[in-house]
Amino acid sequence: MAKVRHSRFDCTPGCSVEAAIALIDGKWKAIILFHLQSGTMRFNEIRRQIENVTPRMLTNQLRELEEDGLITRKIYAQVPPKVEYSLSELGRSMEPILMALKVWGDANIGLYGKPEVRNHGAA
Amino acid sequence: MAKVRHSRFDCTPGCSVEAAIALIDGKWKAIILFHLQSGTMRFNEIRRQIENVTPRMLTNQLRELEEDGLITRKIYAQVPPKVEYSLSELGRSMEPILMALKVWGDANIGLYGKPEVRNHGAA
DNA sequence: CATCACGGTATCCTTTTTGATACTATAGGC
DNA sequence: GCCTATAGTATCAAAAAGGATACCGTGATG
Repeated sequence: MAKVRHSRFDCTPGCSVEAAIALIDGKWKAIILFHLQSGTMRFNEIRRQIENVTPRMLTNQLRELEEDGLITRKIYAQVPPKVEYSLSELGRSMEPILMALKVWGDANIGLYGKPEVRNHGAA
Repeated sequence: MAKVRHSRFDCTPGCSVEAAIALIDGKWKAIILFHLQSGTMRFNEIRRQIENVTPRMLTNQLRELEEDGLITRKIYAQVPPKVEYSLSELGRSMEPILMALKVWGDANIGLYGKPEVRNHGAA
């Protein structure tokens, strides 16, 4: 993630794959991006959508996404504060990824987590 | 990852997205899957492809992928040992995701890591 | 008998990541 | 003057994840 987690950008083939996940890697990033696909959202609005994300983590993830250029933060000089988050051009370009993830998830997660194919004994 | 990292399978919309990344989240998982797309590979073969992955981590990631049903491990009763890893049906079904990641990565990572759009000052 | 290859393990330690909780500023409303 | 809402911060602590290093069994080879 914005840090160093996946940092092999020195690229054996497959590197670009890593580079890409590096950006959506973080406990809440992908969902944040996913939700922002439906439009601009305010901080607490996102918070309510995701629920059980602490403000600390939400801020943290949003800032990293912003640093990575995937989202845009628009601050209104008001009180109480108003801050809007939206996907940047680059963020919007990740749609295929988010879609692929969603499609796969919808198709393979049996609503209980973990993909289906677990009929081979191991817990 | 095979653990608990992304565990919100109780699903607000977007959950399936999380569920999906949960499986490829892990420092080496996506690249492993990516490499396995070109066919069966032995342990040290993968190790050589990825390089600078320690055997500990490689084993670890492979086991988690196996637990999640994405890859298959075939052990030959020989000495020296021979173990082959390959994508399972489920693993193969992730191709669109890996592809989307790769395409995006190839298009947006300027070979130095980090997507392009960083002309706004921050390092 | 010593060495090599293969596919790992075992241990220990550091770094990252996440969580819990409490707290802040400020304008407007009552 | 007090309370409310928004968008955060600050601090501390716990838990994961990852890295470094050394070691294992064994059959074939020299």
